[in-house]
Amino acid sequence: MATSTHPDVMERLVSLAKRRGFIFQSSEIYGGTGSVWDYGPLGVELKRNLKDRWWHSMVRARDDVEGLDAAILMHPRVWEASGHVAGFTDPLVDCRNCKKRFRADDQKIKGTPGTPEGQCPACGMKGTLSEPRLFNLMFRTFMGPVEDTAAVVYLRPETAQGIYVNFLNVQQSTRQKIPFGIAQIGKAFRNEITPGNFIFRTREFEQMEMQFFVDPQGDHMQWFEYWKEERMAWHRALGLEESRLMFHQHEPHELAHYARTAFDIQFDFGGSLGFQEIEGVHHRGDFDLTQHQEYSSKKLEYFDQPANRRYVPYVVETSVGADRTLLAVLVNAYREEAVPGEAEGRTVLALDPSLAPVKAGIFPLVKKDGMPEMAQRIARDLRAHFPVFYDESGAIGRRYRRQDEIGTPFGITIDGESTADGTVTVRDRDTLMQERIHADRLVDHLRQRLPG
RNA sequence: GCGGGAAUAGCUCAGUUGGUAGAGCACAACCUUGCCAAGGUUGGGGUCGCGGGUUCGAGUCCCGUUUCCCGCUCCA
Repeated sequence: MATSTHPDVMERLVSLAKRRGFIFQSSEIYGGTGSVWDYGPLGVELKRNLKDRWWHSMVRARDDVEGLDAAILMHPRVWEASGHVAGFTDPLVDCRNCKKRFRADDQKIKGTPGTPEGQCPACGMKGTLSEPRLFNLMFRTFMGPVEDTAAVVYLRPETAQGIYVNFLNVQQSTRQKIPFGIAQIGKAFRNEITPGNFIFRTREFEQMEMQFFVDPQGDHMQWFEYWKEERMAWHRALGLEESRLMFHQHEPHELAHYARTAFDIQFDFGGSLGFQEIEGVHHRGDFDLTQHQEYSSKKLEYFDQPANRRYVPYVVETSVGADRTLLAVLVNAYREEAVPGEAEGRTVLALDPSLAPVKAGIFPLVKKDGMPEMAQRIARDLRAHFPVFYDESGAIGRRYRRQDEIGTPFGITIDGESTADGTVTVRDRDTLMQERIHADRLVDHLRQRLPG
């Protein structure tokens, strides 16, 4: 079976996502709103399955990581401590000629920006500098019903800070000992300057983050390596092709203010996007906890009883974009295949079965002779165990293809033989092969083939 | 945010020098066939992104605006 990769996979994917109810543009009837997307009936299932996989592997399947769900709104001082307020509120000027951007108070700027005298320190042109503008990448709002600048709060630009400020709460309530981690899944908001590429860069997005607290005098670099490999393995287990995944180490000048060492896990989205970050594994040292100690005047130290030593732990962070990973999963799964003997091929999402929004399509071969009744009974029984979809409309081939397109791994067909002896056929999405089994064995049969 | 391009049905697109909207596919119902999307009949759906303007008349011309795409910039 020939597989073709189109250069405009992303475009086709956007179309498929909308047509079949995975992802819609936000507020579309009002002309759409920039870089915000809504997950439709299938999209919400896919995303939930993805988040469940992460939560299971990071929290439930281990005893050294605890879960948390911190609020989006936090005390504004949190963002002063984290460095976001300062970094996000410097007035900046642009040069219209060389396109460079500078801090408005940059000593090298001569003349006043926004006037003919303003001179670009990079290209030397006069009169090309814009007026100073605030590039505030945090969303700002007000706590309380009255707009009052004294009550400014921010929508969190990352979920990590909710973990840091709860570090001791979690540690003490769970009696965890270092090393241990805290994980959470939640929305974050950034006024990105250039959003785009579908759900790759959006202004409202969802992160799956884990902060692992380690001994600064101990094996923190080994833990960093451990989580690097662990996280890469997780992406591979989603079915993302090995050749499309790679590590990218941040150069010193790329490092964020908090980071000591940082690796991205990148996925090859193809087309003009190419390899892009879907997860960051960062060694944040003790930057964040130390900052919060300073700004809150509260000790955020851990007491190591056996060693009789008190310290602010180092942090190894794994931070994965739920939406980006979902996009990677879709791009990775999207295939247009030629089918022997057919002019038109088929479109199939070769999703990992554990991620598929619908696990099985249930089809009566024809709409008569008791087949719909039997098929509906089977659908009802299976629905107690898996999400399934019953469909009796149109030719059987068309119904298979409709399910292929949304990544349903199995098609169960009830034919003339079924009503006679109780057997049905189970068709495999990827191989198109069918096997005949007794309807009573369906739950066990599917369960075996649906890991996770 | 800056430059360039685009916007007509769920999707892909037609729409002539301005004369109050079409096709294919998709979708729904019914009939028929019956194991890999292509039978038949019928039907639903668009104030042509939005707002102004010119005109007797605007999908078509002009201005503004929003969104998307490409490049730059940015990306804690």
